[in-house]
Amino acid sequence: MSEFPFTLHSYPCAIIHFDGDAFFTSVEQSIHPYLKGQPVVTGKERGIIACASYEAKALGISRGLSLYEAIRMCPKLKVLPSDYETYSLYSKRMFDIARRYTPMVEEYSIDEGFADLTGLRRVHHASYEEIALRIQAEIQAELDITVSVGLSLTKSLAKLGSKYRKPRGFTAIPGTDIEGFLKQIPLEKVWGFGPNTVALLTKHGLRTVHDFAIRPEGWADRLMGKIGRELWGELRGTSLYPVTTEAKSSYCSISKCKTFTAPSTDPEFIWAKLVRNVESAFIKARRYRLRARQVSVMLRRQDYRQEGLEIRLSRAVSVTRDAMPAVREMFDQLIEQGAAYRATMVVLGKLEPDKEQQFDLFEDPVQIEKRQALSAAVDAVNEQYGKHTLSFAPSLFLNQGRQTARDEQPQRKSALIPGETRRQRLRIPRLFLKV
DNA sequence: TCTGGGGTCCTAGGACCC
DNA sequence: TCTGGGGTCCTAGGACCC
Repeated sequence: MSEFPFTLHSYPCAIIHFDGDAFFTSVEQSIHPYLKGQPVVTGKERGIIACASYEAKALGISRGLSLYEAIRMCPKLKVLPSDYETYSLYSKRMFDIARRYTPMVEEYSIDEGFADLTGLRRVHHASYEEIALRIQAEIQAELDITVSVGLSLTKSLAKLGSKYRKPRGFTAIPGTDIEGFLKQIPLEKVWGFGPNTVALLTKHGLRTVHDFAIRPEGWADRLMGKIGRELWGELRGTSLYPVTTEAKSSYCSISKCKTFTAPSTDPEFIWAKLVRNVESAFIKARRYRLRARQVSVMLRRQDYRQEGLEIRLSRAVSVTRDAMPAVREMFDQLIEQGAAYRATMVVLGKLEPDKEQQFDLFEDPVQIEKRQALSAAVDAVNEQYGKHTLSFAPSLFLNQGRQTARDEQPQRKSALIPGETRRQRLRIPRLFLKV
């Protein structure tokens, strides 16, 4: 067993984690003061609760609950659509306040972030605790929302701290207090320990984070590999995860998934839903100036079994229409007549910046550009009049014959689902090019 | 948690090459 | 035709996050 204390110093590093309390609903309550003190939820547009105010949580209403259920539980519930633009604005202002104290601010998600305060006590004539409390107080005073803050030596510990007391909590865990603190914390609170890891550690007789941290070095590594080794160090006060300041500007993949309210056996209906998802995914890709070289399609059955296929396109594509033949191909392979489905999903993968287009020999640049221009025009209309004002008529593709390949390239296609019995290797034609 | 939607990272194992 | 060893790249799938 390793010895304690892990470190004799209070703060060899000082990292804070700040986490907006019920962020979306708090912003709504900040903008609309009459909502203060009331049970409020967001997520009206999806029928599922995205965020519940503390007043709503007190009534047993939580994230993921269906709106129907929530209103049944609380008829006076105030239900709002999510307004991401406004939340993003508040988010930016929150991070800007943290940046008054240090440039080392990481925007981890819309409602939470890290800041590295190491070495800044003299600059601000204050202890690390005081700096953290000032940031917290300024956010509350200027934005009229509250955050919970954790201060410690590493990101993992700071995150445990911000979760320890909520809302508007502040928990500092200096090096000398780590041991005592971890003794009260169950394993599932650790950022990176999901249900599977907790089950594994429990099987080995562990109960608290302290039990984990006092294992010998190498034990966690052997059991869990890299993540185990790193978290072992982080939880003992060795900072291994740096606070990173680059803003996330791009995506590796874009996916769209939609569940139907009632499962359906109608292939045309399911196809139409899938087309809608494909459109949404490509709209997002174009907004970020990305194009996809790979497209996956998955169908989820009524019993939640899921099967999928994926296709590598012969060129990267940003125009929805260019991907439709491949999508149709996969759909036809997957759909089983008479079976009931409850959701469709599409994933655009192998994304790359949509700049100079490389045309290959047999494609017609003029046609491709025409379709790109058309696509841009459609985007502009939808931007102005609402998403999907102009969209595909799914029936258009229903009876469309497939173009045979002029120079048929093998395209890889493989099943995505474990135990997939319909794993099929297909040769599919080139992209459907006719406008 | 009887199951919504959108992401990322890690790893084992296969393909391929010398 | 069989036998080694070692490196790299890619993929599928698991696990986790908000």
